[in-house]
Parts: sequence; structure tokens; C-alpha cells
Amino acid sequence: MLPRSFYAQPTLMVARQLLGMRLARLVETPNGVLSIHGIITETEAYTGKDDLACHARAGRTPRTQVMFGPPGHAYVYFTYGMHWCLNFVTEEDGVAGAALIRAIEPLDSQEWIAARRPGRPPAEWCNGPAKLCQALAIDGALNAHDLCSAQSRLYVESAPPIPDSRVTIGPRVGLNNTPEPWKSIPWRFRVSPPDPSNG
DNA sequence: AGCACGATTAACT
DNA sequence: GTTAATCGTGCTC
Repeated sequence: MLPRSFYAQPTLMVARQLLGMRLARLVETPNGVLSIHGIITETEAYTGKDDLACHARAGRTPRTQVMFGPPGHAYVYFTYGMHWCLNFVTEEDGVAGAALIRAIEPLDSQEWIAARRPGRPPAEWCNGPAKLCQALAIDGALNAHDLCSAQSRLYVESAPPIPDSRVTIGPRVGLNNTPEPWKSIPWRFRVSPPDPSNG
């Protein structure tokens, strides 16, 4: 499991370095605890009070206080009246920041995930921030969850890093009403889709 | 107390 | 390409 010092880095570094690492989620089943894993393939950086796209722009509120707290905790928020999104709190204690997890590629537990994403093809199980929360049973109950404790049910495991040659960087998405320059600043990181001409 | 809107998704034309 | 779904949050009055 990644140590808290990883999350204590600047938000942009955390968001970039999360690509390729393994998200782990432990859930209860009738047969015991199931451990679900997926490779993180897309993230975005939300850098704190001065980032007008970041919820922390409002300062410390009941909703945002987790982002101002110690690094290595989950920030899970509710939006559009029905969706949950998962972030990891970054920066030192007292400084707001978070990396949004936008997509993963499931490595196991396909049968369990399929039951939570009925009628959707496997490629669309976890290719969106709210989709992966639906797939992995992540909701407000996991807000402020410690990602670095021995009994954590949500954490990240180290894995070989993704080289820059395989990373696409661009503007964050869904910021329709956010002013420039934050709307266009390239703080989205994703593993590049396969190149058909390259095998 | 009231209001506009959202770090989205799925279904529809 | 467009739009409904659906409610917590933060801002204004």
C-alpha cells in the first residue's frame, strides 16, 4: 500500500504518478471479504483554494474540510443528484488539494462488478468517475476514509510507472461554467488509448 | 427561505 | 447532437 508520503506531494505529481497504479477495494460478500483491483488509467488534479474548478475554492465547509485535512484520505462527493466521485486528498495537512480518479481498468472480480453495472459492456464498467464508484460500491460512507491504515477497505498499491510516451495530457473535463485559465489548464492525465498503427 | 448549478451518465433524435 | 434524471451545496436575499 502506498505510504502517506506519496499523497503528501504536490497534487499534480500525485495525479500523474497514480497512472498505472492499482486501486484496491475490499467489500463484504456472503463468502467473506472480496478484494477488487483495477489499474488507474485517468486522473485529474484539483489544486486547492486558488483553483476555481476545485470545490475547495469555497474554503473550509462541511463538504470540503476533508480536502484541507491530512493527505492519504478519500474525498468522495455527491453530484447531479445521483452520482458519487472519488478523489484522493493531497498536499500537507492544512493545504487543500485532491486527485480525481476518472477511470480504471478492472483486473479481477469481473463477475461481482458486472452485477453492479447491469446491461453495460465491460468497456463501460469503469470508464468514468461516477461509473467506477458505482462499479466498486464507493459512496459517501467512504468519505474521509484513510487510504493508509492497515484495515483500510480502499487503498492504492504500487505498480510499474507509465512512461511519458504513453500519457496524454489535456484540459480537465466537465468544467462548463469555470472561468479561464482554469477551464483549459492541462491538469488531466490519462494512459493513451492503443495506437492501431502500432499493433 | 429560495435559488441556480454541478469534477455525470444514459437514453434519445 | 440534445436532454432528463435528481438533490446537496453554497450563495443571495
